[in-house]
Amino acid sequence: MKGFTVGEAAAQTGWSPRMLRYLEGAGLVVPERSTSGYRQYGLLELNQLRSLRALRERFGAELTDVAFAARLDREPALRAAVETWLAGTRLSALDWEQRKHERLLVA
Amino acid sequence: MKGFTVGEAAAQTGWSPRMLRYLEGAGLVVPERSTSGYRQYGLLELNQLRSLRALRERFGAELTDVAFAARLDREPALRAAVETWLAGTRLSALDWEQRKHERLLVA
DNA sequence: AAGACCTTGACATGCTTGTGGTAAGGTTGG
DNA sequence: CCAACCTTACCACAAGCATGTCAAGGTCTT
Repeated sequence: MKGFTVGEAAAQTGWSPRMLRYLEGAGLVVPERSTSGYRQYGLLELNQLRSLRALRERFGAELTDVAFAARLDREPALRAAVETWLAGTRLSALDWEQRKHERLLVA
Repeated sequence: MKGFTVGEAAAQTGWSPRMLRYLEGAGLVVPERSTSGYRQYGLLELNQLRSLRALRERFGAELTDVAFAARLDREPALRAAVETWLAGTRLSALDWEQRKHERLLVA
């Protein structure tokens, strides 16, 4: 039996076994499986679990947010669409006088 | 009265006035205000509203996801933390044999 | 001055997320 | 072979999200 079982991985990362299964379902941390179906967490997965934990505790990131970040990394079309929206956000930071020519945006 | 009122902006973007107020509260699209307190949507904001709509319809992005993308854009520390997690995701795509040296990740 | 619009605030609601249990059954290691 | 673990599949439930609607009052245009 290579790797750590779900209980061992849980003990080492501060998650509950229940949540580790949930995270797998959400596609966030997906371990290999043994022939008999046991989850096998490797050092890589333990690392992912710890950094995921840090993201929630230190930045208040929800799991869906992190999943979305992964999509941004893998789907160029999605990244492009978000980039378009962000352009507007950045311009909004400018004051009204500086935006006199926003008409250009509609073209 | 410069700009469009909330009702006009709603009519032009397919959102309800209620949602436009909600989006402002969520910090996603924040219009200027007239002296008497009316929201004033400019062409820039209409554009943001339309691209936000596209993000939901074409990519199934939730509002919280988009808000998170904005944070990623503005908070370098958050971006770095996500980047760390993503590194694990990318490695997971490799097969087990290729990961023999994952031990390095713990150092 | 009136009608149509706007403001905030509250209440309601259906859906999703995150989390815990519990039950019935398979695997493993001493 | 037995205890301690694992598997899936459910039920439950608090909290949050996305919306709608309604009320009491202010503003704008004609």
